[in-house]
Amino acid sequence: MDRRRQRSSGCGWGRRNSLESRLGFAPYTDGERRLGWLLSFSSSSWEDEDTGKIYSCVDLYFVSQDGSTFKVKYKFRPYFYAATKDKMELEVEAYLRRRYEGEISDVEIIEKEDLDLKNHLSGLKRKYLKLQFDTVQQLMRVKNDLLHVVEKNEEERDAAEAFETIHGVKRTERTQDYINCIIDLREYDVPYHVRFAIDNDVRSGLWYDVSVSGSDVLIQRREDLLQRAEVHVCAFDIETTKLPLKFPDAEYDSVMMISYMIDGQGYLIINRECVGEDIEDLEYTPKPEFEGYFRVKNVPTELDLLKAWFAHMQEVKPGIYVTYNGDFFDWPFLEKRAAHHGIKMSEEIGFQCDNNQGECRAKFSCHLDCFAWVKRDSYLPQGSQGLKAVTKAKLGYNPLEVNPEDMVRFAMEQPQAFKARIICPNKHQADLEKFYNNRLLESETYIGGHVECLETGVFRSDLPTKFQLDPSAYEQLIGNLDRDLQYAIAVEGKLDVDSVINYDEVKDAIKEKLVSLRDNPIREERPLIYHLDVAAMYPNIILTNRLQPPSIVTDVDCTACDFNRPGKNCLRKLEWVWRGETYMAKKKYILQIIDYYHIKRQIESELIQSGGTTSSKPFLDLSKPEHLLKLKDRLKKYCQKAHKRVVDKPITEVREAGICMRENSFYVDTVRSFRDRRYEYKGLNKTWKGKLAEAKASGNSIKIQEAQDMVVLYDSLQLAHKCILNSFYGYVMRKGARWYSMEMAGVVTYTGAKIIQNARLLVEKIGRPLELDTDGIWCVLPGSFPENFTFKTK
DNA sequence: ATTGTTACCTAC
DNA sequence: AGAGGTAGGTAACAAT
Repeated sequence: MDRRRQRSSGCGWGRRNSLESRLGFAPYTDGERRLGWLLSFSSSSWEDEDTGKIYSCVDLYFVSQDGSTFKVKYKFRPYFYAATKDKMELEVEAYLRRRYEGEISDVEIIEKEDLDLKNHLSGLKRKYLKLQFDTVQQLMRVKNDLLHVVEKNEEERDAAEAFETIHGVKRTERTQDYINCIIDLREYDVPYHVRFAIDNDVRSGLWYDVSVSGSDVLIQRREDLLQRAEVHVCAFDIETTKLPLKFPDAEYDSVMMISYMIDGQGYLIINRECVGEDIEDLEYTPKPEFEGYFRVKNVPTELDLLKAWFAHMQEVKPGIYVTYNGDFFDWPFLEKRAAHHGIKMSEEIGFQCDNNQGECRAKFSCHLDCFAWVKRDSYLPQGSQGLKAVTKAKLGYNPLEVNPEDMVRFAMEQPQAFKARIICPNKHQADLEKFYNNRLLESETYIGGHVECLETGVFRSDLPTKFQLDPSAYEQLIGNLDRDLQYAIAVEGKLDVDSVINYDEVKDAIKEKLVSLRDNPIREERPLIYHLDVAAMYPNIILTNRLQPPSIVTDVDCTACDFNRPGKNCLRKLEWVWRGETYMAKKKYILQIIDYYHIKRQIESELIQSGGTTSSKPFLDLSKPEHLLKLKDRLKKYCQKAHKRVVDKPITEVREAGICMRENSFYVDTVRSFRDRRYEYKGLNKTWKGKLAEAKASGNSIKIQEAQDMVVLYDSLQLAHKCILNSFYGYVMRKGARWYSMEMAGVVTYTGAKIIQNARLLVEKIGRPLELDTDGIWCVLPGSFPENFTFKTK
């Protein structure tokens, strides 16, 4: 809800403020403490009336308990960090203050835990300069300037190092300028409003006590209030005209009708230019729980329709707008049609389409495009993401749909790390010029999930199936029976083993079946079809092995560490499988002329055409990533010609990763808390399912509705946590991840592959595995395998 | 006729 | 600017 970036303020100021006031967000500048539910926030600016100076701030949009709304401007200085050469902090600070006089408002020297620092486990901290600014624009200017400086300094250090390697002596250093002492920038790319939210621990959708005195704003979280504020929610959908077999085009098509529902009351505005006659109020109640009474308004033209809708929105002031694919269709269409009639939608209701982002947003109101949710979190297959299929799957009714071709005729859309005081690494950048066996790597990755198809055919629980069982495996099951039953009771059932009164009875019944299977291993009978799966496999692998990107260490890290002593047990070595594909061309040929470097030198002397055919510029003027892109293009052509093939067959290689067991565990701690919270939500979901059953039995419709809502809420929360939980694994290989590690991802999947293959070894002996995929096995077990038993307790 | 590449979609 | 990952199937098409 708060995903928006800085918007340059400037000219639209007064107009926007009056619009905000008109839509209920009058600034709250003084007076009694207020209670507010934070609807949204975005970056903004304010002007000091005495000095005329502009400062960046965050506008916070609140909803009161009575439904009224207000806004406060929270002053917060944007900042980022800079690292200097050792012990040069003070000099560099003074230098920066001079160099950026009037741009930097303040510099502080602070200590942060830097996991990249060698031997940081000994307690070593790194000093950073915290550069603070009055405005985001100033931050951006200084950041861009310093990024170039850091890049240049790095190149010079590399060159000096190379000189030392070749000549064996240090190059006589030029007199050091303080500017050369700046070696790294950190956290400069954290968006301003995100920085504000992290640092002040503020989130949308929570209640706060808000007090304003003078220019200070104090906001305090009210953890006792859980229910959300009464925000008006407007769900809307437009119908438009269209040409036969064409998609509606806002250039010439028009809005035929707009239907919307505000807090359960339906409305429909009809454009009589397209609809043959006046439409009367109507009811659309597809299911009793989705009651819909629609008030219909018939207006003569499209302009009247738009005016009527905007006026209604200004009156109701919805805090949340809901659409299905509105980012792509409804909002842009409305905006264009309004513009066609000389109306700016942004000035009416604050919403503006950002074609770059493909999103439509307002500063003080949220837009939920349900299609985005359906695409990512609905678990519906791609072919069932249309509104009709989604309605059926998620809401449980079949909407009546009019063929679009008929429509017009018929009538005419973690902050844990911050608390750990750890300096964030910069975003990972792929090394584009990496070699393997003297060949340029086209791509490299790791072996992921393990899949095996073991049997084909039709397996049904009513088709007799042949089994050749392994008696020793059944003997093993019999031997472990006590252990396994006690685990089921104590760990899984959370019950006291002594409280079970029929333990021996159950045990004997199971044993009898197992013995019979052991003694008659070759048999034909109806099967039990099972999908056995490892619960939350990847997160649990991460947890049991304390896997996290900063824990992946090499000998170099260990050598520098104080804990590196003989007999140490803080290093765990785990295997993974690397896979890479290289271009066919060799880095260097000893006897032949054409090779990678040859092509590189060749292309470096050329002019590259850019944009049109007329303009061209020297290759060396392009950026580094562009260089490699062009170079790879050329290499492809060369390989195709010379080797009849661009890339060689993939190469795999078992590698070993060192995992430090002492590293600050902030990442695995976060995974654990997400896993445990998911268990909590799963438990609450189960509890409420029980309450729902009770309510249904009692027939109390209010209690049924309440329980139904809570079941949906906790199921949504557990599913959301599942999605996030899996992302802790996926994140480490994501482009631009701050905590990136191919080794870690590889270790996770390889460890998982071993687990599932081990499980298969057992299944092969007690039944027949059919298919194996990553964390689960489809199998058939003999029908006489002991299946359901009930322990009775005191 | 065979092989390689890309697009698309699903399972996990 | 921001974008979870790999495994593996089919279809269509281009290149050899």
